[in-house]
Amino acid sequence: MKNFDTVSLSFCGGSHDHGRCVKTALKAAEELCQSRSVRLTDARKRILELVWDSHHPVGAYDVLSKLSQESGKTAPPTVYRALDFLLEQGLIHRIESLNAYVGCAHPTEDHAGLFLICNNCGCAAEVHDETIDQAILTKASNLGFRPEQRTLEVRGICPDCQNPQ
Amino acid sequence: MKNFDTVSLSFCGGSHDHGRCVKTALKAAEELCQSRSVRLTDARKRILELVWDSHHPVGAYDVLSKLSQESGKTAPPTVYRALDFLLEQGLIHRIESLNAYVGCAHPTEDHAGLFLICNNCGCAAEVHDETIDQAILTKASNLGFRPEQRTLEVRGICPDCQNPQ
DNA sequence: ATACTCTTGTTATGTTATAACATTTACATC
DNA sequence: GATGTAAATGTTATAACATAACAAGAGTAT
Repeated sequence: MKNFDTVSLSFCGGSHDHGRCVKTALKAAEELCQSRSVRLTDARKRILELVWDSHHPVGAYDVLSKLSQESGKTAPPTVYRALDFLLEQGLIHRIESLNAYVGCAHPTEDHAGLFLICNNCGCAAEVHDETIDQAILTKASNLGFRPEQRTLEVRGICPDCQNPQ
Repeated sequence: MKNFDTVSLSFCGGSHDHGRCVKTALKAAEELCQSRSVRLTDARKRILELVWDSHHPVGAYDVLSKLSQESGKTAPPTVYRALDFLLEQGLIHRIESLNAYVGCAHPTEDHAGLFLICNNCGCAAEVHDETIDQAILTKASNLGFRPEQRTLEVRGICPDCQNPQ
């Protein structure tokens, strides 16, 4: 499996260059959409940027209000359509336990991720683990269940909030 | 770890005696509440029954409308308060990916369950697996994350829907 | 230019959940 | 059995999240 350890840097306190982080994600998104012959329109791109604005999951209505501020009155379907598109393309993830959305750092990889979500600062980190994947598949298979998608969200305290500076 | 294999019987097609299933759950709930000195009031008990009415997760407003039918006008907070109480006591689980609630068959045990939810019939089965638990804990711990709660929901096709009679 | 499909705009509404405050109930104590 | 107190419930309103349905515009292939 690929090494996604850099993702652990995305806990809130990690003082990474987030502007660069977003730029990379947008570039990847453009290439990915081009390769799939789907259109990353201005609206979709802007909404992807807004979702990426932090490593905190953002609600659809947060996106909506930012969008309304900068582009005048915007209605919910505009946002939800873009979010649906981005979800379909694997460019963002939905965090079910928060009704919120977060950028995906490796949209071309498999999408059975694990989210570590801090109950203190609200940041979310996506990680992947072959052992977990395998254990879940084995269990399901033993019970005769055929998995299609999955949601794995762990709430707790992130390293930065455990050891504040 | 305890053997929860009987839970796999709760896929929709399993023609178990559901009346008995509910009765057992209610009895367990009463004993548990008594032992904890918390009150399983009529409203809470009735709402627990309504959640247990099937192995399909039920929405808060489903419960609300049934309750309104049998007891006259009922407002959302009545239902949500009872659901919150039942969640706190571990008597039900919330399925995040469905915004719905389902009875817990073993409220005294640990609550890091895995839900197998059928995309075809909508039934949900709760299972437990030590290997999965351990793999998740290990991963989190390696990243310095301290877990508090977790959500693990696998959507797919249940055995009964794969092999219809 | 035409036809076609995809995308976006717009209005309205559906669904899920909570805030805030009034009232009632359970029950321990006097 | 009256009284104080905490827990539970009733009530009204509204917040937060999401989609249906249909009209209009933009992109593209022929």
